[in-house]
Amino acid sequence: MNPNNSPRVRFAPSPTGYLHVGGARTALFNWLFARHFNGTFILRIEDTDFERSSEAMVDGILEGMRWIGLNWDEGPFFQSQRLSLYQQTAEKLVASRHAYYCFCTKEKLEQRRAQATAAGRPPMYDRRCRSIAPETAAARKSAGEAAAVRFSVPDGGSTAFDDAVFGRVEFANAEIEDFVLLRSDGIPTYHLSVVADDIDMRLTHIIRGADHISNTPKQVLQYRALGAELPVFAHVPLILGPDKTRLSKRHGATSVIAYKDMGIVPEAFRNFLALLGWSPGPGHKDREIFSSDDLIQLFNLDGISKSNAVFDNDKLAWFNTEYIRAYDPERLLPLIQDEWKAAEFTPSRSTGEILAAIDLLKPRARSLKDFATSFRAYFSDDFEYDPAAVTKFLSDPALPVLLEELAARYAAAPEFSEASAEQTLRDFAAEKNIKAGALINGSRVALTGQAVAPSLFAVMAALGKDRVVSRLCAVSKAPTSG
RNA sequence: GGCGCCAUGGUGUAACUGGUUAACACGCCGCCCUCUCAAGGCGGAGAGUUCGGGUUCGAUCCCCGAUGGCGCUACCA
Repeated sequence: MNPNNSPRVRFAPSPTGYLHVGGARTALFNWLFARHFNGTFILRIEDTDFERSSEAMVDGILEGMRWIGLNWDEGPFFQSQRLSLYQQTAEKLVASRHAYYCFCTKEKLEQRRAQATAAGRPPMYDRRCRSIAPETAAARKSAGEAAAVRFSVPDGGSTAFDDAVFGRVEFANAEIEDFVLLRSDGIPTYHLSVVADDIDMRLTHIIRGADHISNTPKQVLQYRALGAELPVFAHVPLILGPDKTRLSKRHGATSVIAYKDMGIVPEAFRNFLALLGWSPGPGHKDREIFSSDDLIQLFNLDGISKSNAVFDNDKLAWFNTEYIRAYDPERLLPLIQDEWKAAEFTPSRSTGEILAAIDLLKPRARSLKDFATSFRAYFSDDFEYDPAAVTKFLSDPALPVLLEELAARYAAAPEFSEASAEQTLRDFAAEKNIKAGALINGSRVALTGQAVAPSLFAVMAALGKDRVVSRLCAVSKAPTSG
């Protein structure tokens, strides 16, 4: 409504890795917040660490964002292309005496740090360059001496901020070192670039991981020195692995794209992620399934919890089955087609047959992958028999003959429907004095290659008479003992 | 080590400003269905809210301490 009041938020990943689960959740929260309040969601790439950043990672992050369905309104902006803003900001801070040139070399600093730790002293910068007269420093600098710019942290007192999630957080200034704003090569550190950009981009709310809480006072100090209005900080608890340590590669998949590759429905992933560290409140405690629109409508900062959350693969898997089941076959089809493409599988059925088969199979699907693996027999004649299934239900030597005979019945039958197929089979079983179950289970494996499938007669109807007949006969011709 | 943050079943969360048999979901276990099951239906176990003090008629909820976990502690972000 009022453009001046609408919030502006951002997701600011650094392209030193793919989009991981934690980053994705941060992005999601920002996106939900922006959408809920009709605000602006900005994507900013923090690539000021040239050593570790790469373009490929940027692409990976964008791909991840798109997969979860998080569209941004502005950007992506690249900090590497905004260097002059940071340099100007640093100069401004130096000019106002809030920052100073530091001529200590990286090697020297490391050395002193090592000494300090060895001596049991806190390894903070000793501020020695702070006492160099500004004129002297400027002269040395213009003479060509390499200099970093450090922020001049106030001597006493403390710096506090009111976090929307954690409440008031306070740090003694004595605990904050004179951090580097601008490296000696003119590239800004994170501390400077975030603040300069957040101010420049007129961000109103900073929603980010709780690992930034300790950095926040350094930023608050800069806002004040720059005379800028403080945004609202909202720190989000971290996502941990099952062993409650920080989620990392060693916990398995941590890249968002890995979940796509596992056959997860993007909306299921989003739903799962939204509920990690956030809850819609007591009015919705009996509900777990929330569409994107639901989430947008319900999302607010108050629902964010303070404690870290453990990533539970089982629960994600459950969300996935729920979404697959709830989606119409038409909606599932493009997702499944992606799987087929990835598996280099080409279905040989009409769209109508495909859609019907998807509808039949989806209650039993654990992931989209199933449609390209264990469900292949429904979409093509190019499929394999699961050895375990063959052993379990097709090992009786009498079966192949019986199934062939049954096939003949089907071939000769005037009609072929779910009901008639069942009738034919049961009559046949009674006639032969064998248990219908044995025939049904054997047929299931013969028709689908799997021990698990929907109701056999529904499967038969989906496959059609001709395929049922030929697959039933194929058992005796090509014994597929596993 | 210093500083900061957090703490409800195995996991994610709920419990209005202190008063509930501490709720829901995932997972787990069992039973049913019977043509399979990773499907469906039904049921069950599992926390007295990390521990110890305090305030209060009464604490999951407020205060203090302990313990544990996590984060930060770079010319990384």
